[in-house]
Order: sequence, then C-alpha cells, then structure tokens
Amino acid sequence: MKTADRHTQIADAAMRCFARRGFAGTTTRMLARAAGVSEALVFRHFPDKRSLYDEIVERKVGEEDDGLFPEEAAARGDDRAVLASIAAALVRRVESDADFMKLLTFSCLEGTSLSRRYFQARDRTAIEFLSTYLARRIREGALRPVRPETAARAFLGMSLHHLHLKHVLGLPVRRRPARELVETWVDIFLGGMKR
Amino acid sequence: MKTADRHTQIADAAMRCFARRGFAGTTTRMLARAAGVSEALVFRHFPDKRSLYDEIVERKVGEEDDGLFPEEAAARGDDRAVLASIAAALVRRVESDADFMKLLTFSCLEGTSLSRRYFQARDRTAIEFLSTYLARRIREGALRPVRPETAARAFLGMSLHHLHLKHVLGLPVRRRPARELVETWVDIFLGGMKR
DNA sequence: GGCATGTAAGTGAGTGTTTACTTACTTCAG
DNA sequence: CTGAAGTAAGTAAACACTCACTTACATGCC
Repeated sequence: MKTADRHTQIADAAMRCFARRGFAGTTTRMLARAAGVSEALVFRHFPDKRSLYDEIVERKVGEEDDGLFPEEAAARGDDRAVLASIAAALVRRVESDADFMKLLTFSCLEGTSLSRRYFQARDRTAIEFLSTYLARRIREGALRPVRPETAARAFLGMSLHHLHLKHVLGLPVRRRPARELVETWVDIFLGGMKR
Repeated sequence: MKTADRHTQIADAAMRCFARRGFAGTTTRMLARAAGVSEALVFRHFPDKRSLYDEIVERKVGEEDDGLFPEEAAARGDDRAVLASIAAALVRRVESDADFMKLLTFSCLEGTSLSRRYFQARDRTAIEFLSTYLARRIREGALRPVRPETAARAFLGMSLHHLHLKHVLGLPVRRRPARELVETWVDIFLGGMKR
C-alpha cells in the first residue's frame, strides 16, 4: 500500500477510535487494530499518539461547509433563507461527521489547544456572520432591537443543542425530518425577532 | 478524620479530577493527590476507580433543583413565568455545578450507562414538563400549533447551548447578566410561539 | 492517674499488567 | 540489489490495585 493511502487510512480509523473513547481512553493497540496494521506501523506514520490526534483535528480545521455563510440571501435581506441555510448547514455538518464532532467535544473537555483553534476558526466565524447580519437587520428596523450576539447564539443553540444531544451524546431524541425541524426553529426565531 | 467525612472529601476531590480529565485521563495517583491522602486510602474507601466514579454520578441523580418545574406558574398559564423559571433554573444549575456538568458530558461521550440514567432522570423530565405545558397551551389556542417536543427542545437549546459553551467547554462567550439572557430567550421564544 | 488493649485511620513499598514507543528483523516490488 | 512497507518481540515507565505495617486514640481496668 502507498504511504499516503495508509496514512489517511490510519487517521480515519483513529478518528473513529478517539471519537468513541477520547484521547486518554484510546490505546495505541486499539488504533492499530482498528486500522488493521501493527502498532509499529502506526508509529512509522506518526511520531507519536498525540501527533496523530492533532493531525486529525488540524485536517478538519481547513474544511469548509456550504451554506454556513449564505452571503447572497443575506444581501437580499431574506431572513428566512439566511436562517434556514445556516441551520440546514449545521444539520448536514453534524450528521455527516458525527464522529469528528464527538472527538472535538472530547478535545475541548480534555482542554487540548487544538480544539480552541477549531472553534475559533469555525464556530466563531459562524456566530459572527449571523450576529453581523442580525445587527444590520435590526438597524434597518426589520427586526426587534435585541443584542445581536445573544440572539445569534440563541438561534444556533436551538439547532446545535438538538444535534448535540442526538449525534454527539447519543441520547434518545424523538426523530423528526430535518426539514421540519429547521422550519420550526426558523419560525420560532423569526416570529420572536420580527417587530 | 471520620470515615464518612473522608469518604465525601475523596469523592469531592475526585469529581474535580474527573471533570478536568475524564475517567480514563485521571489516574488513581491524581485522585489521591487531589484528596491529600495516599492511594491506598482511596481504595480503602472505594473498591475500585470505577465505583468511585459511579458513586459521584449516583449521588447527583438524586439531587433536585428548584424552579425546573414551575407548577404554579404553569397552572396559572403564565407562559413568561414558566419559561423564565426554567431558564433561570438551568443557569443556576450549570453555573453552580460546572464540574459535574463536565463530568457528565465526559461520561456520556465515554458511554457509561450511568450518564444515561442521569439524563433519563433529569433532562427527560424537564423536557417532558415543558412540552406537556406547551401542548396544553397550544390546545387552549394561546400558542401557535407547533410540535410541542420540538419547541420545548428549541427553548432549552437556547439556554443550554450557551451554558454548555461557556461552562462545560470553557469557550469564550461574551458575558451578559443572566437575567438579561433569560429575558432575551423568553422574548424570542414567546414572540415566536404566540399566535 | 497510669497503662494495657482493641480498633479504626492511614500509609510506603510493593504486585502484576498495560501502556506508549523502539529495535532489529523480514518481505517483496522495481 | 535496493529501498520502502511491514512486523514480532521487545523496553521502560505508568497503571490500578494490594499487603504488611504503623500510628492515633478511645475504652476499661487497676
């Protein structure tokens, strides 16, 4: 097998392990088993356990997801479209990458510096985009005067709390189609924000 | 020192350790150091590391918090009071017990059965109380027809997401007085739920 | 009071096992 | 033949947990 392929294969398997048991809870033996190779090979590809872990996070920081920054809907002032796009993007991201979200939560709890980097890079920009948009719409008189940051967090919270319970913590949440959920969140939020 | 005192003292110190590093990330040596005793004494009080961990969770399952089930405001149909009481109770709980909330999140991620028990006992009842209340108010025509469970989760999500970021994950969140936050959440939610 | 005695509180120095990581070796395609 | 891909068999340290032992002190007896 080519070096690069094996490298990513090990990293992929490792992500699943770390997501399930956390950094401290995962042994290098588990990592090797999950990737179907010997422990020695894992250490040929990564200098140590921590580097492997860090590389997984690092790789994800770069990824982008569509819909999280709906610039054109924002330019049009289409509140409904902006919010629905963001919420749908969050659902997509968490559902398609539940393992990484778990790993990330572990990482935050364990206090790794990389998790902070990730949140700075992604969560932060999402909240800033939305609160900037809301601030403008409030200035335009289209929405009630509320602290934009608080309101933005409140909206993201509706989606993220649900997604967190379901996909990260794996707790039983009544199943509803994503489209219906997004619609409900947007309806409630916009209803509460309109003048 | 009396047995019972030392027992709780070790458990208290252990909670701080487990909250900071998780179960797997905490060594019995750390537990002993944190409690200021020898490792041997820890094992005199608890049969093993897991039992110590479990006992901490078990102890908390029993605790109750005021305001999470505002029965009388609910009976009056005072939506604002019901929601504000619940949100304030959540803020109080998470702020006063951030360590345990971290431990609990770790526990869920690590897949311990006890964390499920906790959520069944507490989160579940909170969501049920609120969604039952909302269902009634919708039936009475006071609120828009929305799935009560989805709406209830959405409301709790606004508070819990914020609290989770700030106190559990320890991420930088702009500081606002709790009272102001609660008011904003209630305003947005009720505005969006009113007919 | 003085002093033996029983017991609960507490620990230093281990136990065997598991851990992260290494070394010395084999295999095999080009 | 060479070099890259791969591993079996280690190593030292750290791990959860135990054991044999030492206090500290209350109690009862003279």
